[in-house]
Amino acid sequence: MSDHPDYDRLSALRADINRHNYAYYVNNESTITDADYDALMRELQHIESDHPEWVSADSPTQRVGAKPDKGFVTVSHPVPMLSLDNAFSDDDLQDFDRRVSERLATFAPDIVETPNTQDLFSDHASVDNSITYCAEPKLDGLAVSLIYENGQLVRAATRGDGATGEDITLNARTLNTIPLSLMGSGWPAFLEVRGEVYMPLAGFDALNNSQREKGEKAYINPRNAASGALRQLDPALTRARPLEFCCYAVGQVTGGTLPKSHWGILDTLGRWGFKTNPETRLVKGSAGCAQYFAQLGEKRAQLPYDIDGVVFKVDDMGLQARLGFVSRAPRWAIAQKFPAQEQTTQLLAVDFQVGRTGAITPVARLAPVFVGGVTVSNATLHNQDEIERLGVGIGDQVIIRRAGDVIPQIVKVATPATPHVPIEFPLDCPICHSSLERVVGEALVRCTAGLYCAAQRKEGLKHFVSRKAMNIDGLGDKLIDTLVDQGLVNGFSDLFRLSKDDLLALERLGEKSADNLLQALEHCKETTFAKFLYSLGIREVGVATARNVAQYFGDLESLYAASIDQLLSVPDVGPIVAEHLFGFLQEQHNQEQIAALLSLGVHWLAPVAATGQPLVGQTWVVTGKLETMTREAAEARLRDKGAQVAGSVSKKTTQVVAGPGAGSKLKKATALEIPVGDEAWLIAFLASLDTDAGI
DNA sequence: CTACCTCGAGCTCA
DNA sequence: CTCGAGGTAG
Repeated sequence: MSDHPDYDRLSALRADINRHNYAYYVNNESTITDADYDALMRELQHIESDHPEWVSADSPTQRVGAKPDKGFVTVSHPVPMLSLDNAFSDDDLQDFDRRVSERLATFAPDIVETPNTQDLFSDHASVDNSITYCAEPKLDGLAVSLIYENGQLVRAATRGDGATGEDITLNARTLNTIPLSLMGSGWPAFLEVRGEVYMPLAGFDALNNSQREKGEKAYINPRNAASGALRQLDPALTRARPLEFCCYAVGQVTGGTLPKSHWGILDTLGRWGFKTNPETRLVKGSAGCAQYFAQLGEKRAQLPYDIDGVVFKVDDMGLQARLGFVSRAPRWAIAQKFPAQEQTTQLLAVDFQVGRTGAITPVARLAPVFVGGVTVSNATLHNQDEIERLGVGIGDQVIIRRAGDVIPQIVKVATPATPHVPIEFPLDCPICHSSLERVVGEALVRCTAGLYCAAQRKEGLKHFVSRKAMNIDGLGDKLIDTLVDQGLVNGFSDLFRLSKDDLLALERLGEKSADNLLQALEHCKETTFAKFLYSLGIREVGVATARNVAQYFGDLESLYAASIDQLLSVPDVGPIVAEHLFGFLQEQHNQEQIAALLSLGVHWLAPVAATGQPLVGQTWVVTGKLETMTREAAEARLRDKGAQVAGSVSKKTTQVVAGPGAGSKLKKATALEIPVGDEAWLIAFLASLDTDAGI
């Protein structure tokens, strides 16, 4: 480090600015005038421009970086970001509390004794033995994971599907409530902080006012505005949005320890520079939870941000560990949602959609109504039984509910229209007018025309070209509609018979689009047996089943030759799936379609006999960050060699590959004495396999 | 189910 | 500028 006097000044400036930032953005206190603050910033910028070698990523001047020319990169979470179970009533909450207590009592009767914590809602805290929960508002924003290595923010990612999300580091850095380097001391070498990025209501209103002044469109709700802001490609634009980050948990932690209670952890995170929610409280038992929920519900309208419920977590981390997880959610936490918002609107009409399998679904067309943050104008009515249950008719005023779980539903009729106009379920297919059948035991009605029905053809084609199937780029819904409507495409194989002239004749489809599409069609011909099977859209055959079937039979000839019994011996294939598969393959039309596709050049490489692969029967785990390839790529290469790739380490694991940042998995591997290699080792190992194979 | 962002391409008008 | 396609989020 330099002992240059300017350097001392620079360090002092950064510390000062960070302190003022923290006070202002995290604690909502002004500790300096704007003018003085600007002066400090200018002075810092001045020193940094004189000494560019001193500029570091955690300097307050470095919040806005250059705009990346690529989109966002997917990254995996060191520990999956799980979702929470939902409670919709105090009863649900009582059940939750009972499950927690019982489970803890079963395993260790004495552990239920609660730690000595302050209690805000119960007078007899000292005598009861109910569980202590940490209660906090559930902010309505986006879940984000922040990784700090040695106190420096190194990565921010969206939640994504829980296992992998998008790298939004550059955008996250622009939030003043996200520390670039942690304050204080004592933080673990590797710390993952989780929380919510959200837009406070005041900022949202201001943003929308300025949008309107600029003649641009206003955002519909704070959550969407926050979501949009975060996935802005240019960090400067994100910077201009009033976003905040509020932490609520930690993910992976290595190289240090944290307090033994959730409350303590939040408190500690607060001291390291994070914003924590001021409404957070400790409560006891389901009664305490219910009381907190009721009180926050009353306060909700006054809060400066949107919330959609309350989260209760068992406060004691030791108890959390004992409770563990069920599938995708922790047993020690629950989210209680506020009652779903409801609105009344008019049922204008009911359309009947025909799905890929011919299923007829009634869809309610509603007078647009704003409910739960979005404008709802469609809602599914599921089936005839549902229509009868509701007793709903055209023109009725109906109550729409949009629960937190996204899908709007018609709850009931508010005011029936007079006279009642019944919803007539069609007697034949609304598209092709073939007859309908209702399978006994099913609520569904189906069009019997199969591929003779234009709607089913369209849906089948949409499935065929979709990403997980043949993955044909540039063939969207609209184009498929036109192609089928114009009679240019009927079966799958017709796609490959399209000429450039056919395409150029279509509206809004020029030279470039036509070329791109033809190229995509050519490109997709090389596929895999599994994807091909999936693409065909056989009932009940999804990605997983297709893969199993493909692996089991290896090639089309064997599959064609298979009896029902043989189909049944494929993993995860039961009598129903076997029947569908068998029926599909027997049908002459399908055989012709498959033959046509193959003759037009669709092909796949014969899988190298599984037994011939070097890693067959081995289970590998890849963890941590890799430098020269993505983790997914590494896993794919291992699978190519016949290995099973698992997400977690167990006794059965053969080999672990660990990059920097590996945590619990690495620890477990060491504990179980499973061999561990790093990336360089992996590359060398894969290379050795290839040379061996070549000899 | 709806809303948002990004991208490439086509259309329109100067 | 507008459109369609593709992706994300809850």
